[in-house]
Amino acid sequence: MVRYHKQTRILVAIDCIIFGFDGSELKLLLVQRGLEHEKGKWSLMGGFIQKDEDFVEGSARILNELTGLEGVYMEQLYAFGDVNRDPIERTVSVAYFALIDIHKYEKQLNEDYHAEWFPIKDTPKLIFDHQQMVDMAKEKLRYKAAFHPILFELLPEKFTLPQLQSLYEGIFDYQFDKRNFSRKLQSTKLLVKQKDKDKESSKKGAFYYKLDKRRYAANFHAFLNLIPNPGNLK
Amino acid sequence: MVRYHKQTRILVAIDCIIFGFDGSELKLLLVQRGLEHEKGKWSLMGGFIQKDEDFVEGSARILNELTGLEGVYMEQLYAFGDVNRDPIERTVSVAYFALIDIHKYEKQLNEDYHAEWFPIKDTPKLIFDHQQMVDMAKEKLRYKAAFHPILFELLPEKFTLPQLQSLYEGIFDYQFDKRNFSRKLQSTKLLVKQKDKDKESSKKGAFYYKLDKRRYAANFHAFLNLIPNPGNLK
DNA sequence: GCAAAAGTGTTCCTTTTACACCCATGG
DNA sequence: CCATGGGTGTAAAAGGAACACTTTTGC
Repeated sequence: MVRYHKQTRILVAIDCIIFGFDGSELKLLLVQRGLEHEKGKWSLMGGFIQKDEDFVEGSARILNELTGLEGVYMEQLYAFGDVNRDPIERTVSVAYFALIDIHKYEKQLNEDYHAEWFPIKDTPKLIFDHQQMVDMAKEKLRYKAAFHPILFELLPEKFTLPQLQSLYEGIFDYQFDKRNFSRKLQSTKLLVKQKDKDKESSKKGAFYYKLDKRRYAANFHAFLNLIPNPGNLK
Repeated sequence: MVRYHKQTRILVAIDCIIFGFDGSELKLLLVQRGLEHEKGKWSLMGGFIQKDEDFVEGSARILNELTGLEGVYMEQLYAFGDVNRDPIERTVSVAYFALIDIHKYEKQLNEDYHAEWFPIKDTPKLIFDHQQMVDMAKEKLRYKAAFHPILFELLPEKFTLPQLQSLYEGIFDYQFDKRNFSRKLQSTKLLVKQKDKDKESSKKGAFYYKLDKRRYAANFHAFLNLIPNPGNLK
């Protein structure tokens, strides 16, 4: 087989930044590293890309190993290539972020993987450049969520407006006016009001909504103004 | 030295999508491939990442080899990892896009590299997945240019409003109203009107403008509404 | 003096914001 | 009956879009 000569071949890893929302705050799924070096330290879920595996397959495999989930929203974040980012051996990492409905992740894989959800604002020290990856993922999530209806990926099938609003508020770290928020989200026509209410979090109860799946698919890339004063973003 | 065992090491390349603007249309810089396979076919400028080189150094090196330029705007676009994207040997490619003032690129390196500018709407067939890279870069450029003052990187130090407008019109493939365009761009406060005019392209002449560099640096990440109807973007 | 491109103002409409009260219910 | 959180409307302001005429000057 013909090959390129005299070129350096490098390990290529995939690391996954896995976000979840528990109904009140944004969380990050971390694992305790099993590999020899830095064993026991907290890290993102990752692994080396295999011989016959592309990035989509690789990231899905890694997510599935940890959570058992399939068909989850994943998006490439960035490729990290600093020469010494892994002190053992040079490794390029392609980072993906995933948004999952935290309630679908019920498996007790903690035993196998020592995985744990951490509030995004209170995460342990991470190995290598993983904190940088998390920071970049948070920023990208904010940016994207400001204009695209992406955060629904974090919610269960049925959700209430107050839940949706606390999700946005958690991510943008800002309190929105509930009248304006409701009007804005309703105007996307993505929400279908249900007949039943969530009575968990209040006496009056809040109506459930579902996504209009057709419209959602059509508008996923559409450009909506979902938060006030987007001019303050970067 | 400790290493990870039994893992696949892969070639990692960097490919550069180099955009330029000649005053009337957007162009792409391509080279004729020098490597054995597909020799003579048009391709993006690229190369393998070196042993002690990170992505920033690598992309700058590659751009510099082709154009002689330094200090150019470059941004990581995406990492491409399909197993068979390079038929010779599996190669992961990290694509960067660059925006350059076409007039600064005066070197006749065509002899060395067989490089040539092509109108973005009329490019030759490219090797591997390079067309996909170009398409993605165009889309990202559009998206970014709609909200961030990024296109100035394509212009010379002094430019006129009509030039700026044709740049935007070329990229968005749409005619803007010059009154609204002028007002919108002026309202960014990024432009400093000069006393002299460009008399090349009209009898009356159009005033030159320069960037307010302080404000530009401060607003580079700021969020501006630079084009009409951004809701049509994706 | 005319053709060609530059430059500039106003009006209308849509969108965004700020803001406060009533409703339903469980205890 | 009252405390708690859910739900809704309006008015004022700002921003965006549509639109046409005057200016300059080289030929």
